[in-house]
Amino acid sequence: MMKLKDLADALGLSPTTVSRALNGYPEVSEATRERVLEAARRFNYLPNVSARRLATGRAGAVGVVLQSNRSLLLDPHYAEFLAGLGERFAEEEIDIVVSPTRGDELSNYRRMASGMRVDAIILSSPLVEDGRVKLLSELGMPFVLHGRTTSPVPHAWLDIDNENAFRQATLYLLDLGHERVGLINGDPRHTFAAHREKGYRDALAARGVATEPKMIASGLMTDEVGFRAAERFLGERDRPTAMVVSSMMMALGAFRAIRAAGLELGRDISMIAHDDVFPFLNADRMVPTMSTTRSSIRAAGTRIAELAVEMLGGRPASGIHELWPVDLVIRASTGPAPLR
Amino acid sequence: MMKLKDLADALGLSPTTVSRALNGYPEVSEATRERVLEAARRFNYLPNVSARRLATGRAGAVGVVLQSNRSLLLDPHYAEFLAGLGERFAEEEIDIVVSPTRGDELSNYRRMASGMRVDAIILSSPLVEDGRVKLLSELGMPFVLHGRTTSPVPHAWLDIDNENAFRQATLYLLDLGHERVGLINGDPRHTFAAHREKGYRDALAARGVATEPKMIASGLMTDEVGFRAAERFLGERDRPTAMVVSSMMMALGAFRAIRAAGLELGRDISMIAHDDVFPFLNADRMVPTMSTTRSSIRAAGTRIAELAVEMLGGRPASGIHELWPVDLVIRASTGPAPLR
DNA sequence: CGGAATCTTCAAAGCGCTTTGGTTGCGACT
DNA sequence: AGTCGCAACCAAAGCGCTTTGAAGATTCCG
Repeated sequence: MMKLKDLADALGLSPTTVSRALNGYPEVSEATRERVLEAARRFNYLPNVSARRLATGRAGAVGVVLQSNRSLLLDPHYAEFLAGLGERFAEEEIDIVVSPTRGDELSNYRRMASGMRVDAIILSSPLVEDGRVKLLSELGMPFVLHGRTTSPVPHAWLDIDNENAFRQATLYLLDLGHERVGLINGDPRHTFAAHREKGYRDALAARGVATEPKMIASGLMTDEVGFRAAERFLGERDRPTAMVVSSMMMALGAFRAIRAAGLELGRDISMIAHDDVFPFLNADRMVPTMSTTRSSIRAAGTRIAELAVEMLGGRPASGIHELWPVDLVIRASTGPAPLR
Repeated sequence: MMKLKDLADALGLSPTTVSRALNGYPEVSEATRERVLEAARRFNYLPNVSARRLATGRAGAVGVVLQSNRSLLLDPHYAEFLAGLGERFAEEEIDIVVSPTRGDELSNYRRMASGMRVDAIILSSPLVEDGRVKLLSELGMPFVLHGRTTSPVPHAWLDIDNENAFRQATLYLLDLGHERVGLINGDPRHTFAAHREKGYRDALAARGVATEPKMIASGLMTDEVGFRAAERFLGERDRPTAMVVSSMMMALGAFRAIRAAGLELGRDISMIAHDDVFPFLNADRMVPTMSTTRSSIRAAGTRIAELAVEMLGGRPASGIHELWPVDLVIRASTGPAPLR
């Protein structure tokens, strides 16, 4: 395995110059730089990352914790988010280190923060009350939060406007004449779910409709939970004629329940689902096509990586707050309320 | 941030002794070791991983590549597999580095192999013809394959017996009297899918039933693909009365199609699905409960991590081959063929 | 033409750990 | 008393890179 010194020897240059040439420093002539780059390519030289990391004092990696209990983090949403992160971090030669855990995730964060294992951490799916922000602040570990949480500590975050998305979706349904609208949501301890519920409630209130607890269901964002929730809704005496749903997975389950009940989506019952934009699940190609509140979770990942890079470059975390608007895309799963 | 030398100074010992004490070498007295460990705890000392990696010449990490095109790799199957890996690697203080990519994944492998970025690589979802094995062998990078592929190069692998699993499942259905059995499979370029198809075909042949191309569907292992495949099957004039399905996701979609067609699973039509055992999708809790070929993908991950650790310890890859049997678990989604 | 200014290049000192090749001290053995 | 073996510890040399401080080599100007 070729090392910097070997390359320098082969070129008749000092390691210093070779290092600078490779890293794009200005104090090296263009001719020399070309020569060095060419030789590096020819000898297939690649710097030893451990050595570089030790010398620069940077880990060259960011961490994420995979909580296998909270299965939200193991699902396609998270995989897609990761892919987004990777897209940007790869350009920066930054590795993504995943630390899977069951149980006490805080110790995973502690471990990552220690020993210069990573330069920053990306937090996902925060709870309304989330101990991780406090912990990481105390540890002095830079981090970016995907979502929001109640914490007095200033910190970097990027979130989508879940509250407004669900307010708009619910208002849209109400304004189509639906009087009973159900909500199938994620676990309300998660901030995003709490925000969505708030948007939903606000919309009902704005149109003078009372919220009923039995019109709200929540759980893991899976097909199965969606199925059971919709099944329950449809079994009610005064069943809803429309529903807003927190994920496409749940929507698939709900759709199943709707067909099982012999109803037709978009005519007998309307549905708007939140679409995180998966490559393998396209709202436009469903039958009927699905009305959605849409926001690419992958794009959020890419942007969060960018923000992390900026933080490592010195941008203060306290100024990093992005709230992304969410599109309401009307397709064929929504229609006027059926006549009584 | 405290370093080894600081700790040594505080103890009045040399860095050598402290290092040996912490790493469990015998040439240090028990009394001293205790003192060192206690002090390390008290000062909250944790070794700098980059320095250790540089000194030992080991990366302290294994790599995986996330192929976002092949969406198989982004789905819950993979997340669950990763969780399994992490369980074992964490004990070994080995990080998992994920390298997401779209497009040319080979360059990702090359990059990981270079510059001592990782000590080993874990390969998943091999194709029947898979260039990665050859590449990694040439690069001299240790790797463990989850699955199998046709390659003359000796290499470490762990696989489940997909062929036998699907043979047994198909035979079971045939012996229940089903004369037309469909197969909803993953992409047959993947080895696991090819093996499953072979098992399926063998079973039909063993009972003297002809295989018909229109009884076989394949694609991404998603709900949607499962739905469409089943829908197509059920639209055939001589529709199947049973099917074997390559994943629980697909089974959910197929189930949807079955209900949509007004049929009852377990009575009008039978189904056996392959279950990789997800925490959030329990075959026992479905309605009706699902007959499955079952093998925990998470357990496979854990074992593969173990094998990787052994390889890093010197065990030759050529001797590492594990073929795991798969359980056939009969539940309520299978029943005798309906009368004509 | 001499010295300042500007480019280029380099030697050497780290980064924080592991590991080699010792040394020291002490009881045991002859 | 002299040698040996062993336990316990240490100094110093790396690991492969970056970076500081300086020194040649060129160019530029009066």
